[in-house]
Amino acid sequence: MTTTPAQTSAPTDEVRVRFCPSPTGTPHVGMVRTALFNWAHARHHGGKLVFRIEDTDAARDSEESYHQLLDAMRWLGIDWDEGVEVGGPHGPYRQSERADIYQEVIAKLKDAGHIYESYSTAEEIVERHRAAGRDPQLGYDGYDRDLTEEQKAAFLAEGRHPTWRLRMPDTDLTFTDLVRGEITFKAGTIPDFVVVRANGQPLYTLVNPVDDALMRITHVLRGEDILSSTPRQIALYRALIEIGVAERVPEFGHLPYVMGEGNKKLSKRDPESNLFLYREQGFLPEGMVNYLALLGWGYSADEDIFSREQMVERFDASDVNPNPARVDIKKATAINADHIRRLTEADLAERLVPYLQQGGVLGETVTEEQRTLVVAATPLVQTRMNLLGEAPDLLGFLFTADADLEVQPDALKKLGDDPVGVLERAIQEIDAVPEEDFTAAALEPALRAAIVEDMGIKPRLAFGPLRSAISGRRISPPLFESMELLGKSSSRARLSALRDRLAAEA
RNA sequence: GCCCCCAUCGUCCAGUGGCCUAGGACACCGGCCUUUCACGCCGGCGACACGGGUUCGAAUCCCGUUGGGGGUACCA
Repeated sequence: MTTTPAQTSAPTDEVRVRFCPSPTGTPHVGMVRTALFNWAHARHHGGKLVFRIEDTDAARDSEESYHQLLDAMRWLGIDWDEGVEVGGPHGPYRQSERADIYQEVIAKLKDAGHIYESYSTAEEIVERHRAAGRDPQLGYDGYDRDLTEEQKAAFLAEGRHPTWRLRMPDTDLTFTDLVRGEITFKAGTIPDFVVVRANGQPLYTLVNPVDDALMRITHVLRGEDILSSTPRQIALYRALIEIGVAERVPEFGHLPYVMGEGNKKLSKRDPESNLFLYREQGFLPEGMVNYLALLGWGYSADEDIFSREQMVERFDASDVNPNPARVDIKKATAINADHIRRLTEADLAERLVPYLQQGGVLGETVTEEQRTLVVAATPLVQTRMNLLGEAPDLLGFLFTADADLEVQPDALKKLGDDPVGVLERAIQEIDAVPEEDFTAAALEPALRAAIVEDMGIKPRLAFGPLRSAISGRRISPPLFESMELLGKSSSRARLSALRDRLAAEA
């Protein structure tokens, strides 16, 4: 095992970004937004996206969560060039499989004196601050920096096991954040921090930069929550460069928080944070990507709707807005609706099928006839849907047997003075239309002439009863088209059923 | 406590010293279209947190205040 493998030294101008989640819980929107921005940045610059899994916390990590992560990435079309599942020159890409690499780096860091053993307990540190009249909330005080061999031996004899801390430089630490500009942390405000536990295991603080260095990452785009650990990482990078593990300090870009209601960071508890809930409701991956992109970024001054490709064309991390963004389900839904309208009818029909199945409108196996009906019905609902999950409710009546159609109570109200007469007349008109000519184009003028013009009933009241009879709803897809799809006998049966029912009730 | 980040309509995004009487989107309110509901179209409401500077000129630069948020672990 070597820490400087192959050194397939990439061209220095190649952009290499990474997405490195911990597999805990269900993918949430903030995390996915980070993945998306990294991906878009890489694609825009013709670079590479590395997908690494930070599964060093056996207690919280799960294989199920790992698979959900893969599912999420694939659903959204965020592909990666190196990493889990696809491999690459800097593997393995799961931290749980990289223990030997870390031990080797740790050994080098020790040899070079960048990290030193620390025996102080938290209580002792606080005690020393108190004794010296300093703020006890100050962090580690550097007490063990220059322990003599005798002192170390004495601690060891006491049975203490040291942690290892990085020697922080006594200078200001400045870096230029891609989204925030220049940021400086004053010298002396960041204590030497622990990189190796007393049991010899490395911590995230070490492992994350080490992997980024080894994987030759050039741009680190991550959540704002780790902005304040950046100076620590820069100090570590400098040490890694000195021992030949890293080539450079990458550029950093800290993405704004994704907030929930109020001023709280979207938590995993919040339902709107769960990516898969959006999918279940019928968000298109295109709509989701579009909306997610708007959380901190804008495609242009006056366009909000764009494709993945359009995003790639323009995205650059330096254009990201630094303020936190709140999720707005209504806007997300509206954007999704736009994407639904942009789909071809055939594509939309195809995507509707699983939702119709999920809604119980279609069974597990879909017949050719049903599929044809879905395709034919799609144009009737394309501008009436915001979410694919609305399909069962909108189209259910077309797949229901006439006898099973339930007319909703709502659809029985406000039918005018003479709904029975209207239905009766409609049936007569329908009977006069030949089977092969049972089309919306033929039905509409015939029914309009008979009921609106001849009977003198306003269109609204003329067609209301028919709508209720045909769809069972007060609100439905266009009436005549629906009748055409249902066919003559089915339409007639439904019209008769409601006529009979209303006549009986009168 | 100390350190760091953020601050334009209710929300998201645009704006990087004059093109801003601040633009677009969602939401909301009117209207048109119309067989319902949508779509579409037209119109309306609505913001530069506050105070000082710098400048001929500031939403844009600087300082401060206030208000949010994060960090300060042998978590990630």
